[in-house]
Amino acid sequence: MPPGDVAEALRVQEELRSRVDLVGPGPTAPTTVAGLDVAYAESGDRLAAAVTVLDAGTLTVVDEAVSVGRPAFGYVPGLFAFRELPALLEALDRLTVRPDLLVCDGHGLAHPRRFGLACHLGLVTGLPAIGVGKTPLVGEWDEPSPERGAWTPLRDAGEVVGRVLRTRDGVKPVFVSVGHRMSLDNAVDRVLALTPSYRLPETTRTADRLCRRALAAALA
DNA sequence: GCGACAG
DNA sequence: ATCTTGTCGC
Repeated sequence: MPPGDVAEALRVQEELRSRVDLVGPGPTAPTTVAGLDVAYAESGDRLAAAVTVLDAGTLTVVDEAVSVGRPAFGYVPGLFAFRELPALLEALDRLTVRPDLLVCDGHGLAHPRRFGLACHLGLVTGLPAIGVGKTPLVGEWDEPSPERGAWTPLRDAGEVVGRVLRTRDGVKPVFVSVGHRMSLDNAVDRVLALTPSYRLPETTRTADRLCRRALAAALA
């Protein structure tokens, strides 16, 4: 059951944050990696969540699932997870394959209270998880060198909460942070392995296409 | 008080 | 997130 208001949501984050595993190095050679994303109807009252599971070696889709529903919470930066979590969890439940790693569209530790969507999703499922954001939520950083693989630390309130990583030469970097049971070094390695051709991980791209398709089909 | 603010 | 035209480049 989603929080009824902001105060309750904050209490839930405060309660769960301590249970996140920030030690586990996570799988160095995962067999399968899942991508999660959500698409919204322009009216804003309907959404479609999708999960795609890719073979980590070939980056081809081996399983996928969707869930159409309503946002479970208003859009409040920092409480974003409560909005998409129910639909994402339902889609995850519908998978046939249990992925070795979750790649979330949003942040993990790079969050005001160190408990972004990737942490929440990882904790609830018990799976290793990382967050890959397209834009920052918190922190300061220096611009990484223009070549793929270059990165700089993302710092907030005196601590390193993630990395600003260049996944393609000369293209805007992404924000990588740990979600659950993953080290930052491994998270960056996994993201680079998932970005042989584009700025965003293949997992995110396939999930993005799937949730858009599912939403269009649901609205038709 | 003011500006910023994942998707 | 979503709404949007053209444009530059491979």
